[in-house]
Amino acid sequence: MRLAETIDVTFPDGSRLSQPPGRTAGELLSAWHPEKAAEYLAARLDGLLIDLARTVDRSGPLWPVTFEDRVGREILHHSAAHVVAKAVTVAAPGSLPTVGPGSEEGFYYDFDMPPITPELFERIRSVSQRIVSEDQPFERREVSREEALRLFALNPHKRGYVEKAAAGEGITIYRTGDWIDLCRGPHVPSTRWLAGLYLLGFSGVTQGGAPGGLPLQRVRGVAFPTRALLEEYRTMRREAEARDHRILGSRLELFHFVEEAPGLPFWLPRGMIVLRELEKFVGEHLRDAGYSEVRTPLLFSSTVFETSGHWEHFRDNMFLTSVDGRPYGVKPMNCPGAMLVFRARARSYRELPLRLAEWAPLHRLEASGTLHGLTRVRGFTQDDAHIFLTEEQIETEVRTLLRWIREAFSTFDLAWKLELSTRPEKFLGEIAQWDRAEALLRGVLDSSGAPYHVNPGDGAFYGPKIDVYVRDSIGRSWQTGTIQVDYQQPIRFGLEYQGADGGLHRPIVVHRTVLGSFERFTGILLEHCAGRLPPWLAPVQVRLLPVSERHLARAEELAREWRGQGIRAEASDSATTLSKRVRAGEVEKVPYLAVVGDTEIATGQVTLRIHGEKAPRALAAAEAAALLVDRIRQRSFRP
RNA sequence: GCCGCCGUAGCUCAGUCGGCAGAGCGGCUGAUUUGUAAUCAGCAGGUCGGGGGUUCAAUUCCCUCCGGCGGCUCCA
Repeated sequence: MRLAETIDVTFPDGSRLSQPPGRTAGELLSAWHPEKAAEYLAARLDGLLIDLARTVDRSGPLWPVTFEDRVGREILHHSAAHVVAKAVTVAAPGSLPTVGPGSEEGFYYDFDMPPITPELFERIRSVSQRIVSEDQPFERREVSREEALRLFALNPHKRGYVEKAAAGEGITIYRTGDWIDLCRGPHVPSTRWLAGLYLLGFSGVTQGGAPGGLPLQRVRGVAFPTRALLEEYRTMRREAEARDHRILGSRLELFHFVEEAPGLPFWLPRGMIVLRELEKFVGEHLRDAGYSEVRTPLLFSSTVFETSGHWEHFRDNMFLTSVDGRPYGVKPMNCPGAMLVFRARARSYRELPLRLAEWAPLHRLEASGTLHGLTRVRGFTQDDAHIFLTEEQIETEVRTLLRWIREAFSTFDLAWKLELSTRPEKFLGEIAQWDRAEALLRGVLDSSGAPYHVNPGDGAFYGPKIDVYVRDSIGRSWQTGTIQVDYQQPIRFGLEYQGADGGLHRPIVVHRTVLGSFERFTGILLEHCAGRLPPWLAPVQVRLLPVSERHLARAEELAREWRGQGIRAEASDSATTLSKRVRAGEVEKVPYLAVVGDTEIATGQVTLRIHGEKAPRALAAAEAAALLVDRIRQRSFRP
């Protein structure tokens, strides 16, 4: 026995501690910073995640894991999943827990059990709370395979996981009170650390997500180390609900849906103004960047989609019909039309890059359960274009696109990031070609300085792509634009151009959108700005409010005058109190309200109430108009 | 599409343990002419999502279809 041996650990700040063996990670970390002991969720010893209660049996760097860390959140959420598993087995005896992972965002646990009812869900909630308040420790134990099989004798799912575990892999279990779960860990020390546990909901899922899989019941939730953090989260959620674009859209009369056309939006007059302004915004860029526009048919014979590959790969998502007894499909994407335009006559290298924009309505038969307001619809229009070019031209083109993406999203005050998706397992074409394209995209991304991360193997089967994700103001991430390098469509459609060498060559196609679809983008934008659209997009930019009937003529005169200057201005009547009309303007989120009364008429001013500013400003009428014209032309995000 | 939940006026929601369907907001009309987030009064508006069943009687109970919501899967 070597009693004299000591353990040397190094903390993140470089300080060291030598102790005789037998101390736990928690004890050592508490010795380092006792005041922070309550924040420690787990520890990292020499890179390995361990419970705080584990004995530190060797020297090395010892770091605390807290809720501030990604992995800390994961651990906390995973521990919360255990609590819920226990709660479910208490509330619904006989339920068989299967898997319950935690992530940075939250956790879920899937159970093999009859469907959960709202009443049962409430019981699960209250049992979970009770377990948290009972401060039950998470106790780790290593067990033999045989013991594990015996412990989970009643749960075939857990037995299955034990049997699947690799031969050399140690099997560990965690005990929480009288509840035992198979788990690698680590976990927080006890359920007290889950003070901010909150169940979000329940739903049916299928095992493995497979369509015919075993039906399971999922309970989802989030957890925070304190009640205060949970309250903060719930406040954010409530705010998110108030920003729901589906509600804002109908309240502001921008768009709506009818039962007879699920997933197919109606753009109402006010919404059309927003849509047309967005189109104008993108259109100006396309003109400057050397694009030309085409419009191709909405429907094609199936033979076109056979050529493009959609018939084989996408038919289930297409609206199909028949014409003269032959199968036709409504186009789900613009690319086939663009290919046919390119192929319509002989092409020269002098035409490349040939940039063909098309903003055609597209239809995809999305599964009914996935429809969601404007962000997931069956009929939409992309700010789409196809660029026919040579491999040498890709780099410059992508660079220009990234610059435009940066400019576009900053106009909308949206934070964005990029993802590079590389060659998937199932791909068409040559590896060398893929490698070249990937290296090229990577190079452009690196030199652009734009933040991005790589999704290995997530590219389309025809080529690598860069996707644009935007984050709205409450932290949700949405895919919008995409830049896809495509080698396959030109082959399928037999596209050729005559090169400077006199020979025929095959172009490459870059598919690209920036806003993505106007529909989804509008939805995102509405949520981002909570319905307070920037002045240049607002359906009504300014409303003139006469204080009383005798000021009505002046309000109408100014409204007329300002409309002449390109401002969307209107005058209210004077049938209700000014207060009420101010309130209506606020509720309708009109960015500028201009009050006209005796004082203003005497001085030739208006009192301009600018959304977001506390004090109204008294301005000469012409000055107010100039201010609006300027903000609108600048496409300023805020009024 | 799958699992669960939901569907009452334009909107937000009461209500009916099976017996003539309600409010607020909004709309319309009238009075009021208003100084920065809701003036007062009156009126109109519903086959209680569609269809079928049980019942003397169904908005209420049952079945089914449609749509919505939350997940799953998928994606602009």
